[in-house]
Formats: sequence, C-alpha cells, structure tokens
Amino acid sequence: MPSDAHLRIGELAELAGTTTRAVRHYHAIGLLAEPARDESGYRRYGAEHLVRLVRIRRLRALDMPLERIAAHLAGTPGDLDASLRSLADDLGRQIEELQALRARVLALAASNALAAPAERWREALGVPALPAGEQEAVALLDALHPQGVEGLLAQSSALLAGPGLPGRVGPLLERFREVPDDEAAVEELAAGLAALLPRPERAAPPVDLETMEKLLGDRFTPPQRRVLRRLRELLAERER
Amino acid sequence: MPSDAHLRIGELAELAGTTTRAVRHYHAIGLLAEPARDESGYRRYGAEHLVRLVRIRRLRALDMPLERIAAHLAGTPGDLDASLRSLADDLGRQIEELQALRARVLALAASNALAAPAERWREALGVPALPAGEQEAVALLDALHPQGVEGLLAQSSALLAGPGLPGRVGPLLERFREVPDDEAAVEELAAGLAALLPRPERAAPPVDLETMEKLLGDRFTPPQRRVLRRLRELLAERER
DNA sequence: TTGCTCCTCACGTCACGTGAGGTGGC
DNA sequence: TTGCTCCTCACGTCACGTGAGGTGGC
Repeated sequence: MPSDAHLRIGELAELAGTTTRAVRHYHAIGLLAEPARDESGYRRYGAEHLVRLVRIRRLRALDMPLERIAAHLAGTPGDLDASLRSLADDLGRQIEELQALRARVLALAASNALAAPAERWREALGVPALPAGEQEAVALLDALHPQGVEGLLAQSSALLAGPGLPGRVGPLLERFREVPDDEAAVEELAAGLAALLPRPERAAPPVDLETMEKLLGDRFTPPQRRVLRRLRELLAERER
Repeated sequence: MPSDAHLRIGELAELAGTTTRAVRHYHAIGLLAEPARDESGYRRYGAEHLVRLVRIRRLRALDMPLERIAAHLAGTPGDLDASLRSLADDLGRQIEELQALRARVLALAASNALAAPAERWREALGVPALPAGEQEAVALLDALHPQGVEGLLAQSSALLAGPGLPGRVGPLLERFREVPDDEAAVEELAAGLAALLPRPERAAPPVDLETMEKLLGDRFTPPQRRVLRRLRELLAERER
C-alpha cells in the first residue's frame, strides 16, 4: 500500500474545495499530473497532488487564468511576485473599465437617451409631434450618428453662427413638408438647410445624407428629393 | 429597386460599427430579422435593420448580454429604465467583487503567503531550517488548512493558554525528530503536542491528522507513528 | 442487492473570431 | 482576368457544469 496513492478523486477534490470535474480538467490540460490507477482503474492521489491542487485552487480564487497559474507554478519565487503584481494591475484596469461603463449606464438612464429618437428630437428642438414617416427618418438619423440625434444636433449647433437650431429648424421643416414643385423654392430650401449643417475642416459631416437617401429616398415626394439632392450638392461644393 | 433593400452586409456592419460576423450571429439567434436576398443570394438590408442593429450595438457597448438586449428591445419604455438600472446594479456588484479580489491579491503579494510553506512556517515559529521530509509535511499541513500554515498557527495560538506557540513548538519538534521506542516518551510527547492543538466547541480541528497520516504516514519512524496515533486518540477523546 | 463513487465521452456556455472552400460582382 | 464581397459550415475561445451510459466497491 504505497503511501502516495491513497486518495480517490472525490476525496482529493473535497479536501481542495473543488469538484472532480475540475480535477479531471486540470489533468486534461496538463496542469496537474495524472496519478497512478488502482486495480479498478480509479485514480489514486498522494500528498504532492493535494499540495499542487490546493495551490492551483488558491490562485484560481484570485481569478488567475489557468495558463498563468501554470506559468506561475513553474516559475521561481521572483516570478511569483511579479505575476501577483501584474494580476493586481489587470484587476485594477478591469475595475476602471467597469466603473466607466457603469457611469455611462447611469448617465444613459438619467438622460433617457435610449428612448424613441423621434421623442428626443422633438424635445431637443421644441417642435410638435412628428408624423410616422418622419419618425422613421429621425430614427435613421439617430442610428447614423455615433452619438445619436443629440450628437447630431450638438455638432450642428456648435458650429452654427447666429441663433441656435431650435428656432430655425421648425420653419424649415414646415416648408420641407409642403415644398412645391418649383425650382426656386427647392433651391432656397436646400440653401436654408445647408446653413444648418455647417462643416468644419476635416470633420465628419454631421449627417450621412447619402445613406439617408439610399435607404429612405422613396418616402419623399419628387420635389423633396430634389431638395435633398441639391442639399448634397451644396454640401459637397462647400468641401472644396 | 425597393427602398428597403439596399445595404449589403458589409456596409450595414460598417455603418453600425461592427462586423459581418456579428450581424450573422444576431440573425442566427433571432435577435435581428433576416432580410431578403438579392439574385445572388446576398442579404439586402434596409433602414429598419440598421436602426435595430445600432440599438443592439449601443446596448452591447454597455456590456449588456444579448439575451437581455432582446428582452430590452421587446419591452416597453418602462421596462427599459428598469433594465438599465439593474444593469448598473450588476456592474456595481462586479466592481465590488473585483475590488475585494484586488485587495486580496495585494495583501498576498505583501505577505508572501504564496511562498514555500516551509519557509513561512520557519519564519512564523522561529525554528531553524527544516529537513526535506518535514518540508513536505509542512506543505501538506499548509494545503490542508483553508488559511494555510498561517491559519493553522493563528487558530492554535488564539486558543492556547499560557505562552504562545513559537517558544513551545521548537522543543517538541526536536523531541519528535528523535523520539525513542519507548511508551512513556511517546505518551508524553503526544500529550505535549495535544496541548498545542486546542479545540473549541464545534470548531473544526486545526489539523486534519487523519489525512496527514494517510498521505505521509510512511515517512515517519514506528515510534513517531505511535506518537501521531496517540495524539489522534487524545484529540478524539477531548471531543466528548 | 442497493446506493455510492468512479470511469469516459461529449455537448453546452457567451459572443463572436477565424479560417476553409466556394461563388457572384466590378 | 483580378481583387473584393459575399455565401455556408465549423472549429476555437475559457473553465469547467451537466448529463449519458456503463462499471467496480462496500
């Protein structure tokens, strides 16, 4: 009866505060040596297995990945210190990331920024409720700007000379809704809208009109589409 | 050319700031509706897909699991608020766990508690360096106590009447090393060791002598084994 | 004889990344 | 004709949990 072959896998696991499945897993990846088997094919563990397994488990309790545990246990006591410190650094970084994330979630919850974009658009600009077709358009605008409609409006407002967006968008929107089939009206409206979409040097345009038109083009009347096309031309010209 | 079937998967993914693989994954799990295909079998996406995908991505940026995103997007605006708050709570809990973990890692790094158990045993008790056989025994003692040798020594010390462990272990250890084949000596030594291992009501014994003997029994001389057996008897008697 | 422990596959987890092998589009 | 994008499998990730189906030990 060899002194080093006494424990069965269940006893070993319990002494180390883990499960038989974990022990077999450590065998499978070579982290813990396979012990000898008894006549029945059962694994029989000795003191050295228990000592090693408990070390593994203590490091796992620190959330150290198994691969690093393997390196850790293979290293010298000097490496050990370094590996603990780098583990603490990792944890510190993770904590900071989660804190930033939590702050964003709370800010979002407070700002209601995940609510219906059309609602937020209305609130920001102080315009009356939008018809269904325009709600879709605003939802798309929201999706197309990295910071949503708020980002779009903020970017435009920040670049705008004179009075801000809120008082100026309403009238233009009204005119856009009922723009007549008349070149002069189209041209004037396009110019008015272009004035609301300033573009600084090398900055991304606040609105991706191309995708907008591509995806929702057929929701507009022919003169409305001419306004949009003309608007794009004006913005493109301004680039040069 | 249907207005709602314009984007190919690559364009859609780029507009939403993600990958084609992620988009296909969302199709596979039913989070994003499969769009119609064109003549070549390519998926063609419209505005509603982009809007939905961007919403998914914005929630994923908060590390919300896809299953919760699905519930979130299916729910009413009221659910939405609740789901954001519970997400923030989850993150708060995760942060606390990681902070506790980090504190433990730093404490371990400072206390050197992962170094060789025999070293720590030596330091704690002020005894000279141990021979190899005893180092193994201490490593096993360390593995068998949830808090390692420090926990074992602290638990014993705390319960001990009179002067603490450090001055008392050394002489007993010396005597154990060379215990003669003599019943009186065995008995006296066992009694001395038993005095060092006090046991309060209903508390776990500080040392799992049974496993100790099972795993390392044959490292000891016959009289030493008699000491250990007698020690176990004394501790067991004390229980009643 | 009946539970209990053990054995070996092997799938599932979570959200995709990364080829593998093949085919339309410009 | 040559890249580029698309297509559908299907394996890999991380550390096991959880059966499935079968066999020794007390």
